[in-house]
Amino acid sequence: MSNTEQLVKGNTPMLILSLLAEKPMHGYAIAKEIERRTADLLRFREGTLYPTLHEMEQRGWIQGSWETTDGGRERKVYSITPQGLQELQRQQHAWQRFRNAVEAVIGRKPSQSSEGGIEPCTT
Amino acid sequence: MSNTEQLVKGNTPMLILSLLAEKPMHGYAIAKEIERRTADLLRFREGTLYPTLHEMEQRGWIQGSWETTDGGRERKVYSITPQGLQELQRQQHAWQRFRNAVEAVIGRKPSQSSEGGIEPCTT
DNA sequence: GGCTAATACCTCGCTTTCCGATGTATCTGA
DNA sequence: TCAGATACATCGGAAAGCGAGGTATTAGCC
Repeated sequence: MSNTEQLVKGNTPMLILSLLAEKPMHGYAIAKEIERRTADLLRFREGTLYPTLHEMEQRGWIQGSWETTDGGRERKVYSITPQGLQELQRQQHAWQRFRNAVEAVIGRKPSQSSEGGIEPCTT
Repeated sequence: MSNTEQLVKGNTPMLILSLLAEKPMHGYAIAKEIERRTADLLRFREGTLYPTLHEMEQRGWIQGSWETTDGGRERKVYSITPQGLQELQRQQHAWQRFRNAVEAVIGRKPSQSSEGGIEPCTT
């Protein structure tokens, strides 16, 4: 299967990588930040989030280290690795290609011209 | 589960509805048209396409009728129904919300750097 | 006539993905 | 003391997608 198709369902890692590219975060904070930025539209359930984080660490995209807060609570803070940054770029390009492909089919022109976009052939 | 999450994986119907909103088509032609418009980036496999068409017909979004070509080959031509048109609108709105949500997370506008910019912590 | 490739439909069963449910443990504020 | 938030984790079932297989016709080639 091509990567692009995989993207459709597998964009959880891309979103996580995007956040970690800004600053290191722990799992719970990642979930909350996603909800905050998308006004609860996107949401990472725990059953998805933690297994995904583990897999991403296995792949070498992120690196986790246990820390203890002042309160004494333990948490695992993840940082993005150089490979993770590379992967992020790759996935973001794939996302753009996918988005453009969808919009080529549904025939919707990118009204926000902030990214000098595809010139739709207006019929 | 909210509709928006479902969209990620379930956008096959939206793409089909979009094409049928333009003109009636049969299954094989739908698959070819998707490939053409997206330069082979998106592709409907037969194992996905036909079951999806059947389900959409069941739901009343599309309506199929058997036709015979000059050559004598039979094919089932689908048209979009009024309910299908409504559903298309609903799904396209959901797609836009989803797209905006993703881009709110991955921060595709490099102009606004939230906290001192996207500075990858090189370990 | 025999062969391949394209057109055109269909279903079965496997794999992958996702997530609800559940469990553990700590801290905070009422 | 007790509810609710924080914070981690796993398991098993459900759903989506698709490869593989099947049927049948037409077109082009030698």
